[in-house]
Amino acid sequence: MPELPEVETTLRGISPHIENKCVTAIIVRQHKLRWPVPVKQLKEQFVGQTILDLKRRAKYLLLECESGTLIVHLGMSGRLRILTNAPPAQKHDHIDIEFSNNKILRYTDPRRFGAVLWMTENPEEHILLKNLGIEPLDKKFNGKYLLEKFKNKNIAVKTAVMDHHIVVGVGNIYAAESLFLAGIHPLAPAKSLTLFQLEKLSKAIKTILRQAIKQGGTTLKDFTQSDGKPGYFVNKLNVYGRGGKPCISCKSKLTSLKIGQRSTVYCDKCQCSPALEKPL
DNA sequence: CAGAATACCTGCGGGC
DNA sequence: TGCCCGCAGGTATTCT
Repeated sequence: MPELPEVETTLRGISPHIENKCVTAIIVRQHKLRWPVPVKQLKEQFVGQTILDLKRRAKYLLLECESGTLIVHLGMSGRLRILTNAPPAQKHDHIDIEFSNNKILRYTDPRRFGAVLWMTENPEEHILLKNLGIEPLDKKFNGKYLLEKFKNKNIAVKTAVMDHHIVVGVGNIYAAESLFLAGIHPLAPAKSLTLFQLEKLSKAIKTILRQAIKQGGTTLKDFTQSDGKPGYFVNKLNVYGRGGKPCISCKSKLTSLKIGQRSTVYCDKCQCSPALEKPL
């Protein structure tokens, strides 16, 4: 799935094509996504509207119109593309949104874990958005913030950084990469980490996410940028998907295990256990 | 309450 | 070649 960099890449890719453009039609071929697509409401309230602004909050894309906001989540396998001469819809091309400039925004999602919703009120108040934690690229996201949020958390730090009530947008790939960069063991209990380590971790998360955005995200299977090109950050992955292979830094064999049902790869040598780690 | 397990869905690769 | 299993970028909901 798209994590934050993939969603950001999608936002930047589609914005220039549809900002200030009018929605002329919507075709919903499959309404059973994570939640039912509100087809009737979209036809009545979204069609005919102009996209005034496009935003991202966590991994949600927000297409704001005067009458409301289209909320899109890509789930695990969703993607959005801009098409000019739209080829016939394939099996998993669930939704087409047509614009006044003849461009089509096509939503494709084989696993259907994504969502397309409509919110007439302030989208930040949507039930799915209002309890989300802060944005990782916000300057308020730092070591001090994590120290406060982690103080009673006994769970593995990897699980904790993936908890969107704490910080949004960090999924399985970037959690593993950030912990490697910060030299922190993914199984370390969140509350055991020092301010120094959490400062390092928050910086590592920002660094990794910024790099990934620059590379157009990470393409493993489904994800493509809105123009159909893959994301190139996949070439920069140091640990994710590299279990058993040599650490790029110390050459020792990377360990692979499950943490909270999610596969996790780390280097035993470079990501030391918190009890052993000392500030540099 | 925190934390763990489960659920949603399709497709693919590996092992037999 | 084909079947069965486990696995995949997420996260709300249900359980213990």
